[in-house]
Amino acid sequence: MAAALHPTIALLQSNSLANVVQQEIERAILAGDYAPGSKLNEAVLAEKMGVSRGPVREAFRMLDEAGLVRTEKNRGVFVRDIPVTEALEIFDIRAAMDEMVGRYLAAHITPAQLKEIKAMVSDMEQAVKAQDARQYHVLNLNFHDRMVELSGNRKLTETYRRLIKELSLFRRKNLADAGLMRTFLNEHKQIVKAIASGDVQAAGRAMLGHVMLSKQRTIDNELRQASEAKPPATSVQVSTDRVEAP
Amino acid sequence: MAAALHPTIALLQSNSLANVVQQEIERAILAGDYAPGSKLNEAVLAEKMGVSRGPVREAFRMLDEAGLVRTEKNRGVFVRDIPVTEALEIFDIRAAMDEMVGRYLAAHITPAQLKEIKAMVSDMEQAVKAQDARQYHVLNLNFHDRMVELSGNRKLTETYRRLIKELSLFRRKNLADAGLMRTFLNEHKQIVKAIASGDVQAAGRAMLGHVMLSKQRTIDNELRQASEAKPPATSVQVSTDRVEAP
DNA sequence: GTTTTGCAAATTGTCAACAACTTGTTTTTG
DNA sequence: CAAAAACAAGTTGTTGACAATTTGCAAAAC
Repeated sequence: MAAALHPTIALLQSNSLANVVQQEIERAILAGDYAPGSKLNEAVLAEKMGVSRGPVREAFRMLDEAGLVRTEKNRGVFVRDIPVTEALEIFDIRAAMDEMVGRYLAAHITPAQLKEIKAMVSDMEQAVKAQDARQYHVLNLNFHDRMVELSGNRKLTETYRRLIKELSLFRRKNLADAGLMRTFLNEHKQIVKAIASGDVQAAGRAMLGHVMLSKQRTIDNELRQASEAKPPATSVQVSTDRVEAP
Repeated sequence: MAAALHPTIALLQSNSLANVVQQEIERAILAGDYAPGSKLNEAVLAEKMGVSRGPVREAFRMLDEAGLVRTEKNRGVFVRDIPVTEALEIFDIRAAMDEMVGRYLAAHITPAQLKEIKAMVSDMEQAVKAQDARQYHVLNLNFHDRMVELSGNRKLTETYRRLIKELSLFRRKNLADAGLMRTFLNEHKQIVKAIASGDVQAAGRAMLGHVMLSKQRTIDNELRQASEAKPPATSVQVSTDRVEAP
């Protein structure tokens, strides 16, 4: 059988209703249309998308397995609310993955690819100068995603993205301030430099350290917010242990 | 509302048909009852388990998202057949994760935990002496799983197990021979020794190297089998590149 | 006034029927 | 006889209906 030529045909061949519904709900969740903890009503979603409840239920099972929603039997499905502890765990996994990516790229990156990620860092520099934290955040996600992608390890990319999606459900209450953005930017430059120089160990360390700083910043935020909310109350327990030792 | 006390009640509260079906199919797949590539028929499975097709379809969506089956629209779902390339990718991810686990355990393992994993190595030694490759294989899986679990990182454990399940679908055509088992056993001892000594770097390196050897063995197997099958034919392309550099 | 009990509405879980699609076989056509 | 078309059987995709469960509210009991 020939490969589908017309785009509409290819679309209909691969997309079942359950798939489309899954993608749409996922998009909505990641866009923040449904806040973490909020309930997703089968019938309402089915009506909104003009399908029956069957495909919606199938989509729910996929989203559950992907870690974006949680299902309580006979009660419904809810957008998952990632606790700090889990977010920190994800940072540790990312650290290990990114260290691996850094090592690989230092040994295998092509000139064209190097040029590409240098351009990305340059874009981030513009965002920092413009004090555009929102834009910086998007570029930063792209930068790290692209580096993982450049490792050529499809399974790693898939796993990494899955974790990033979950992490995005962790309510980060405030974006980076100017000073922090500058720090991160410097680290990015250092990462690219290490990769460009072909220093495998340095590139790995730079990536690892960078992620661990993000983790530390998350911990700091959490502690600060906890103390602001209820000064002498039972403080949030956050282990500052580093799984990674440099 | 109080927590469910009676086990049967707890069971009914948490297990929907879709969940039970999913677990049963997964068990069957991992047990090898359905070979990679084979087709899973909705109606047949539904009848076999005494449920309608709805829950079976929901289970399929979960298994698909978990990477154990693949769905072709209007054609059905098939047990996934993991290509060598993907298996090797998984080894690289495991290497990064296990390096992290090794580092962590070297710094944080408790005496009781250390005793536990030493006992596991000892059990493996028995299996090697008894030339019981099957038993060794099971113990080996347990050993690595437990180490990841001991890292205390739940998300990591979850991610690790997901990958191991997929990897088990990669048809490994022959178990380790006596010589190889002995090599692995020595590495296990080295890993435990490094962890016990508290040498973070050594423990990380030992874990990393161990996984990379497993990967290399997979590559060797593949090349050998390819050459045995069709000596001068188009040989299987297997990159021997190491994503990790020691 | 507070707690318990019973009811009703809403929601999820499951099922069976129908529609659409795939695939292999038979029939037709050249 | 070969290629194309039509058909038939089997399977998946989707739907609407029914059953079971949850939950909020009102009535009853104390």
